[in-house]
Order: sequence, then C-alpha cells, then structure tokens
Amino acid sequence: MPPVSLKVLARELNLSVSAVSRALNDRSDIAQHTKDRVRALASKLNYEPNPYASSLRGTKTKTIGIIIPAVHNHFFSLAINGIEEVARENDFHVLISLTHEEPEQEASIIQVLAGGRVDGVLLSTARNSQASTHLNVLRDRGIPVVFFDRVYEDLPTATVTTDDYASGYQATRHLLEAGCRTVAHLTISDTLSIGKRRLQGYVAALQDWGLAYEEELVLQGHANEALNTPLIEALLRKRPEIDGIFASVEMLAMSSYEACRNLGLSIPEDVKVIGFSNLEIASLLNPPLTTITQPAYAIGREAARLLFRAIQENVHLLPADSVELKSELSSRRSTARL
Amino acid sequence: MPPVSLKVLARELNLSVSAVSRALNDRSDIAQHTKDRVRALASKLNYEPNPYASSLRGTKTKTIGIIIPAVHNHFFSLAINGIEEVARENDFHVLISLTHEEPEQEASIIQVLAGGRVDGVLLSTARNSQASTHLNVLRDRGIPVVFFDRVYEDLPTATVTTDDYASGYQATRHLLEAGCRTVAHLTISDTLSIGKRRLQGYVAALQDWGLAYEEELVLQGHANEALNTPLIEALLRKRPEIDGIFASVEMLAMSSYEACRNLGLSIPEDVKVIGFSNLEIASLLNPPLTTITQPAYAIGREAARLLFRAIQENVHLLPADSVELKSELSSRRSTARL
DNA sequence: TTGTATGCGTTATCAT
DNA sequence: ATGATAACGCATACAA
Repeated sequence: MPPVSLKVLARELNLSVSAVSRALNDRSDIAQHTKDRVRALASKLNYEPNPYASSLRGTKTKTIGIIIPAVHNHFFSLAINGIEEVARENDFHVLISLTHEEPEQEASIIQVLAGGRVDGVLLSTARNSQASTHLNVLRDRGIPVVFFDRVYEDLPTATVTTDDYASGYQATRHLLEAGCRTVAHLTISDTLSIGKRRLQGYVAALQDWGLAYEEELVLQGHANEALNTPLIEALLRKRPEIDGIFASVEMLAMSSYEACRNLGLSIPEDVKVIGFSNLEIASLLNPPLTTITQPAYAIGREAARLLFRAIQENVHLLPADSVELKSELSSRRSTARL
Repeated sequence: MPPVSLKVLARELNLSVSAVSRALNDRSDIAQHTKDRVRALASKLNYEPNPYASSLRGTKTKTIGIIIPAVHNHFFSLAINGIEEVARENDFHVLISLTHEEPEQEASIIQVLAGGRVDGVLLSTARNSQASTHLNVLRDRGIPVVFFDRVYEDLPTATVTTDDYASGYQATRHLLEAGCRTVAHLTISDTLSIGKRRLQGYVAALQDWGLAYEEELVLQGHANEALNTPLIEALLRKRPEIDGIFASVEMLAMSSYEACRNLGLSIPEDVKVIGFSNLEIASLLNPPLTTITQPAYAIGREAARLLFRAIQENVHLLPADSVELKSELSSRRSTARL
C-alpha cells in the first residue's frame, strides 16, 4: 500500500494540500472545523509525515548521530541509554555508527553523516585517531559536535569528560596505600585523551611516593582483546615483583584477572588490581574488583543536552561549555591491604 | 557554509544538474572525460549526496531500524554489533530505538519509523507486549520486519531465535543431574515468547524426572532490576528446600548471586545456579557461573541478513524463512556436583 | 479561511 | 553526449 501523503488526505477531503498541511500544523489561519476533519482522517489512515521531505525543505532532520568505537562495552551502552533518552525527550531519532576503533571508519562515517543525514553528532573517538581534520566537514556544514569521554583536545567545541587525571592519580595512590611498590599500568592508547590523562595521574602519584616511573611497567593493550591476557602474563613473568595493576579500562582489568589465574597468582595477596569499570557486578567477581566507575549514563545525558542546546537554540558550542563529571572509586577486596 | 549540492557542482563546471548526476552515478551515456572532471570537483568539495532527497524520489532510505528493549544488556549489544556490521556491508545506516520494555513506546516508535524513515525493521519485543496490531502499519507500508530473540508468535514474517525450549530443558536437567531436587525458575515474563518456551522446557524436564511442577517455584522478575534481589530472597526464605535456580536471563542470575550472598547461602553447596548469559567473564565470577550462552552476534547478523534479502531482492519474508540457532551450555562451578 | 505556486536535492524521461 | 523538465512530500509566500 502506498504511504499516506498530504495529497491523499487532500483528495479525500476535497481540500488543497497546503490547507491540509496547515491544519495538521495547527496554524491559526485554518477553521477549527476543518482542522477537526483533517485530523480525524489523518489518524484514521495512520498518516505520518514523511520526515525526509520535511528535512529537505527545512534542513532539520530530527536525527542525531552517535559515533563510538563499540557498543559492546558497558560504558558506551550506558552512555547510549542516556543519549537516547534525551533524544526521545526532544522528539529526535538516533543514528548509531560503530568505528570498531578504526580511524578510517571514523572518517568515512563522519563524511557520510555530514551529507545532511543528521543535525548533530556525538562522538567518542577511535583509539588511534590522531588528526582531527576529518571533522572539518562537520564544521563546514555547521553541524555541531559534542565529544564525550574520548576527545580530540585541539578542537574548538564542547566536551563531556570525567576527571581522568585525578582518577588516575587516585587509583594509583589507592594501590600504593594498600602496600604496593611496583605498580603496572595497563592502557589502551597513550595518544588517546583519556589514556594520556590517566597515565599522567599514574606518573604523578608514583612521583609523590618517591617511586621511579618505568616505561616497562606501562603496557599498551591490543585492539584484539584475546591477545591481552598473554601480554599481561608476559609482563608479570618478566617483572615478578609487580604487586599492583592499574587497568585503565574494564577489559584490561578482566584480562588481568585471567592472567593472574593462569599464572597461579592470588588477588589481592600476590597482586592487587584496580580498574576503570562500569560492571554493575564488580562485587560478584572473584575477588570483588575495586573499581573507578565513570557516570556513563550521566555523561550520555549531559553530552546530548549540550548538543540539543546547539541544535535547537542555535548556539555555537565552545570549549568553555565543556563539562567534567566525577568518577567514583569503590574499594573492594581486589585491593585489600593484608 | 551551505552544503554542496549537484547544483553547485553544475554551475562550477558549466554543466547541467542532470549531467552531473549521471556522471556521479557512472551512467554509460556520459563521456569519460566529463565523468573525470565531475568526480574531481566532487571529491575536492567533499560532495556528499543528500540521502533524503534521493529517498524522496525513490523510496529507499538506506536506513534500517533496530527496536529493542534496552542496549544496556550484553545480549542486545552483541546483537547490535552483528546488525551494524551487516548494515555497513550493505552500505546502510542503523537507526536505534529503545522501548525500555514499554509496549506503548514500542507502538509509537513503530508508527514513527513506518512514516518513511526506514526501509526495514529489526525488532525484539518489549517484555509485556501482547497484541501485535501495532505492527500493521509496517505491513501496510510494505516495510519488512524480522524479529529476533523475542518474537510475536502470530506474525507472518521471519524470525531469528534460539532453541529456547531445548535450552530450558537442558538447563533444568543439568541442575537435576547435579543433584538438585527443588528447582526454582526465574523468568522475566510468561507471556513473552522466550519466557514461555524456556518455562516449558523447565516443566518438561521436571516431569521427565518425576518431579511435580509447582507454580510457587516460578518467580517472575520485576522490570525494576533493583527489586529482584529482595524478591528472590523472599522466595528462598519461604522455600528453604530450594537447592537449584534456573535464571532465564542474565540479570536474574546476578540477582540470585546477590540474594544468596545476603542470606549466607553458598553456591553451589547450598544452592546451584544456572543462567542464560552473554557475560564473557562468567568464569571470573565467584563462583564461576554455569551459563547458557546464546550466539548473540550471529543472531544479529542472521536477522540483518534476512532483512536485507527482503529489502534488496524484494522477497516477501515468511515464517518458513525463520532461522533457529543453538545456544551453548558451559558448565562451571556454580552447578558443580559435590 | 482556503487555494496556487514555488522550491528543497535528486533522478528518470524525454528532448536536442 | 548533454540539457531541460517533471516529480517525490512537504511547507511557505502570496493570491484570492
């Protein structure tokens, strides 16, 4: 069955297309009686305005794009939840695209979305994305962007992040206070914004404790998650004095658990582990994992809120509009002082 | 900066709009030389065709819709991964909408998507959705739908599911073989397709063991996840002879762990637990959780593949096109025979 | 209060 | 080989 258009309604009601259009948009220059007739038929026939025709005229697509590395990740799925909710409140739709951590994918997605598919973009960058030139298309088209969590630091727009430096410092201090003297740091990328900041916090904490920073103790995880456990095992074998692990992402904390299990190392007796994580069930792990939890849902909401300000009130987003939220450390048995 | 349109390219090249259009679409009636000129300028100016204008002419939006209860759930996020991948392979976009388990939301989302926003829909129904009449809009508009995991059983279209009855039977048998004699079943809904089938498998297994089915041992979880732990605690207190729990979804298995911990019950000594789950880290739980794992990623891919067959080859999907995949039981310590 | 005409960006059809 | 024109569905400016 062909979709119900204004034309169909107009023919049926012996009205002009424009009269029907205005009736449905509740314009003041249409008789109440006519509005009633039109609305009755529209709902009877399940009329739904073609959003693409509207956007072709105006240039609001009522759609925002989310570009993230993966959805299969507690942090991102919680963030999406927050974003989707705000979008719904604003009567917008959400287009989701995954980069799978590949900068080229990220660039191509942006290029396509910029072609008029969305009114705004929420972006958390791929692990190895470096130059931000592929974002120029968005700027040129006047499509606002808000970064969340993983940001490009040199871009003149708003970001929503957490206090990664402070959290990195705090996590490391937590291990040192628990008695660790040789703390390894597992990161996903030392060029990525969050990777850099968390690492800086780690380094600063070591310094304050009078401990030397050793590059060898910093392990960069592999994109292929299956490879991380053996990498960590190798590190623990090479440096058996390691008594603490600070994992900058959930996945690396889990790989650390597996590595310790495979090597017969006990947590927290032999090695203490702390990790960034949004696992609700951290307390059900063996042993319960000490976590730094980011307010993922709030981050999503906040980022979306900023984006809608830009879209609907037509304000230009500036770095000064950026928001920083706090993460929370939950101490559990994986870092217990013995 | 205004977006680059065909008109802009045409003016710049002293060509007609239609010539430019055909050049970009690589039509045979355009001189190679001209094609080259056009393509060069297009890529120089980052020309991107306006997808909404194309879809207005044709009626392919190059977009599919995913409608699911939540994204914050391992099963669904893995499925999305599979779907997004197939969509990308077909050069399609993915619109994602969450029902938050509310049938009204589901209906309203469908109504809106049917208004020409997507070329096809992948749907996993909300927990309490009953009537499927809100899907008629899609049928009327000729928009194909593929259900995955949670399906409407009375609908003449294809579904992608797992062998839920067999899995329910197998899970229950697993507990009985481990020595359990009073097995509770935790479900999210006994009207939902997957809930019904898993329950039927549970009932059949009890029967084959000569055990009576007791309605009291079947607990329906609450949509508000926080309420489930106390509900399970209450059940365990009321029926202290319960020595096995079969949780039909991951969340309820986790709540069972918490309930047991709160009551001081040991797993698997006092109570054995098995649950449907896509937690990669089930083996890191305390104790490691015996799981029935659905091939979530494959389900997503398969559902998307079917949908694209319908969209691109214009075939009408029938129940006979449905696919059933197998889940896998991984036995771990939570159901160890002692 | 309602109708007519126009244009958004694209593509198909029919000229030239 | 290229150009002119019309149409998709909608919303606006203007006419009646």
